[in-house]
Amino acid sequence: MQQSAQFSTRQKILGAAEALFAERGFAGASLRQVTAAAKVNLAAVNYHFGSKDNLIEEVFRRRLDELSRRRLEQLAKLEAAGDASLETVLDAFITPALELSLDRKGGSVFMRVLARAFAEHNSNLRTFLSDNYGYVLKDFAAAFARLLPQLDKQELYWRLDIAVGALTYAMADFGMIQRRSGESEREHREQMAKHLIHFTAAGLRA
Amino acid sequence: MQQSAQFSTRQKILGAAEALFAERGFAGASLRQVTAAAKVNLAAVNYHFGSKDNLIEEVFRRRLDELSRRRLEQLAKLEAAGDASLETVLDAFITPALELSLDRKGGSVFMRVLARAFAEHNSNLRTFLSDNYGYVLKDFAAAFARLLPQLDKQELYWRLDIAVGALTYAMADFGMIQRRSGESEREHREQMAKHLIHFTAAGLRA
DNA sequence: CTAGACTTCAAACGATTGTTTGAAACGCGG
DNA sequence: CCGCGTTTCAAACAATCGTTTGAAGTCTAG
Repeated sequence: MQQSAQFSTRQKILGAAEALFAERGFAGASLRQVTAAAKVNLAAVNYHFGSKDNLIEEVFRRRLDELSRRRLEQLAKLEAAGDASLETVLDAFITPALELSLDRKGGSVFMRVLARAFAEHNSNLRTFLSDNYGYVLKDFAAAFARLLPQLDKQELYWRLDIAVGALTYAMADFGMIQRRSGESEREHREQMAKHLIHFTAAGLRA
Repeated sequence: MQQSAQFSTRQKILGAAEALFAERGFAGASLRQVTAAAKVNLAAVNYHFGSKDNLIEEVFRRRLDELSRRRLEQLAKLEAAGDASLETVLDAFITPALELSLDRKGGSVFMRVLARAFAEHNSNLRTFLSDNYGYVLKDFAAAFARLLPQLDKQELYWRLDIAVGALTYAMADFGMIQRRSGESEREHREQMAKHLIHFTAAGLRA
């Protein structure tokens, strides 16, 4: 493990792949485009990751391990404090993603990559994500179930399904709302999170 | 397949392309896969559509022309009847898509193709859709603005943006909810539409 | 029945895809 | 300094990509 300039070859590839997957999709971004953007040799991908599919999985792993940890940590914290409400639980889910988005370069495009994964409906990717990170959604679903005891299981699942869609789409910034001039990226994202929590909480308890 | 005799080469290509674009994305589905599924010659795509990009646009045109017409027709009808509410306007938007989904083969996968288009954030595709069908969203936004006069423009746009995301993802059936055994596709879709309207209306007026 | 336009076909085009190769370059403990 | 494991490199692999070609087939108007 050697740092060449500032980032290792591995990290450079992961960063470039993340950006290009967000922009052109997994099939649309070639390894030659990725390695050119990362300024590394083409063969480096197969040397460090084995295959393009493994690279894709690693792009997710790099972000989702910590994102999942932080989300569950936030959730546990407010349940320990007896502070759980629809708004605070939604906040526990959204804020870690928001902070990731505001992290140094790459964080914001990752949410777009994640939304792409949802569109890859039949792929191994869904299985990979479900197998490795499904427990996060499960824990949050359980928290919502406790907060909405009047809803039967089916009703709850419908609403959570819709909520996940709204969150995924919004966090990927797929919508038409542009950042206003004179508004920082941070302010824009925080506005979005605020509206997202408000909207989704209302939808869940409707 | 008897369809081979019933549908023109053009229609067979459009149907196969729609299904494969839904499953593998625009870059992920090759023309050879499309023409093999359609059981037509490879060169037929370029003969009838000129290029893959034109084929993609035509896949949208075939469905969106009528879908847009029906949506605006429903909207106009209930405004003429003085029946406009958040629920009825949402219904005017959703029901035509629901009927399309329940149409004979192809309709249901098209909503998934449409959601894919949202993920193609930088592509010409977004421009094509916005230029040709943006007026539909504009008209619906105006209707919602009338129904939510207490919201300022910014606030309204945030909520509509989130609502569009929820609708797009749900109609594409990207979620985890599966059709229950003993439940028909129609029943499943109608349940979804019902919950979608309820959820989104609550979020909009929250 | 024939002429001419429309459609289909197999084959090939150059470009690009993911992956593999073997040698060169590198970093570091001895 | 040497030797050895790790990493990078240019080059090439077969496969597949979107597109084009010109001939063969199909259809209909006159």
